[in-house]
Amino acid sequence: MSETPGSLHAEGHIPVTDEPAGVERGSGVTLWRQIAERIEQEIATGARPPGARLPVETDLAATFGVNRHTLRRALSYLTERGLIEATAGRGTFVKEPPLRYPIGPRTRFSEIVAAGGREPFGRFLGSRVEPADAGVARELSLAVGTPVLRIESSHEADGVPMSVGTSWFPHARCRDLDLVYAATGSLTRALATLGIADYRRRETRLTARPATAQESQTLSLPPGRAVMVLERLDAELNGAPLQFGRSAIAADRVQLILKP
Amino acid sequence: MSETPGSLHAEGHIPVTDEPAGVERGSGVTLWRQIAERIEQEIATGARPPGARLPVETDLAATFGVNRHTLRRALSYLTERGLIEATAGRGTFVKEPPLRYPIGPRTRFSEIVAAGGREPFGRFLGSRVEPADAGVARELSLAVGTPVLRIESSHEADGVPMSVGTSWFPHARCRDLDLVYAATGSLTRALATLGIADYRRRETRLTARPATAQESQTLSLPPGRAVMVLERLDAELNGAPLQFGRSAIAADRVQLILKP
DNA sequence: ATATATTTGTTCGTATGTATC
DNA sequence: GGATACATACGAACAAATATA
Repeated sequence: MSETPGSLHAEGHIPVTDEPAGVERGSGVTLWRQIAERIEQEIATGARPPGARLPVETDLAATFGVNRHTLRRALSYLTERGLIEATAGRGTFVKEPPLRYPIGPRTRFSEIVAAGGREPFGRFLGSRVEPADAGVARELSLAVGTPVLRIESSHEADGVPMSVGTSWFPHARCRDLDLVYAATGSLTRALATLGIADYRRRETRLTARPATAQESQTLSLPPGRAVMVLERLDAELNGAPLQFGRSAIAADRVQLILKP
Repeated sequence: MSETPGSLHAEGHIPVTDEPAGVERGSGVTLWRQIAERIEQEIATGARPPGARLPVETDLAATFGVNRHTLRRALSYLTERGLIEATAGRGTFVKEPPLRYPIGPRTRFSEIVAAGGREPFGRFLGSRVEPADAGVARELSLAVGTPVLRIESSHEADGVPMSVGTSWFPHARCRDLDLVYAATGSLTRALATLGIADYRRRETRLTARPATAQESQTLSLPPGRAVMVLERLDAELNGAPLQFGRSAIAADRVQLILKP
């Protein structure tokens, strides 16, 4: 609360230790949050333009008159929100603004739900085989650690990114699915080469959360915006789980329409 | 990297300090991440069920053999991911899984919550009669300026707020609906007194955004969290529009389930 | 209703590891 | 290799919120 334990100064008095950059101790707002808000404002006003390098942590901490830990907590918060980016040995930099697309009227995406997400998902971003973690294993009814094929992809409409997502497939059933998918850009066609001509949606779940820094980047979203998180579980006609997917949808740009 | 500054132990040797809970120093994986993954797995396997209280930070730090800061970094990561929730003075708890909320033509909040074994409650916040603006008029197929009854309400499950929202009803059809709703806390029951025994969902529209300050307040949400914005249009069985509503749903606590 | 203990949250201090230039 | 700068980790103290006697 006070600068030194045991010493209080009355309201309105000027404290002996001056507050060089406007951090107010004992104001009810934590120091790291005050610092984060201040830096965020400096970025917003253009005082710290995109690509600019921030002073080194020790210097910044000194200017704000706080410990380096306190400053780092503020930076960590801004990193989470995608406003800055730090690299060990290089420095901390203001990120390029991800906003590249005008916010227009929302795309109405009844298809996603109606068609059961069957349409090709769009741009292939990468794939790898990995052991199933607890969550994926449960969804696909596999034992934890069973190899699963993980595919990252994104979906665009008129060149504007709408969603990014990850899908997991049982690797035993879907070997080389990613190769065909990457080549054709169509999941349906890729599955067809595996002899899976048809499948059906088992469940669709929807929730939402603030976009991660990574998602802000890929979706060109201003930091702090919300994404809808759509989880889907598809099964083959015999009931065997085929695909578990989780997509982050830019909520700014998409409105899901559910018809009864 | 090593336990005590200056002391290194060769690969394969058993370090003097035993690693009680499996954290491996100098393995390339940071301690906090190892701890986070371990706790996450304990939650996933059910060893730490929803609602369970974690040991206090000092104890947890001791069991893992790390400093409290290191442990807190792990907990912070899990908090971000929504797996746990900490309150000063109370403790840290494994989060309850989100309320599964099926969306369909016959969605009834109270029935869904009750089916989940929880206690539903609709809180009446206020009401007034106002002329329909362009949006509401279009949704309810009324002329602009037609009197509509506007009801503000929130919904809770086991005392935890799940959503806040506004609904508009044609006033001619729903006179005094607000009084009965305020008294009973059940819209279904209030409508029944008007002779409307049943109604059906005509359309549901979904998007998401960060919660406003007001919503954070009403929903007891930390600032910056996401809410799902659900617009719904209900109609009587004869097709007459009955209710247009717009709700902000705490995305942390609710997962909408779209049945195939 | 009040005081006290418990538990998480914030802050400072210090040291060392590790990536980059 | 050396200097720089971020990353991780341990230690100590106190504040603030909550629970409890």
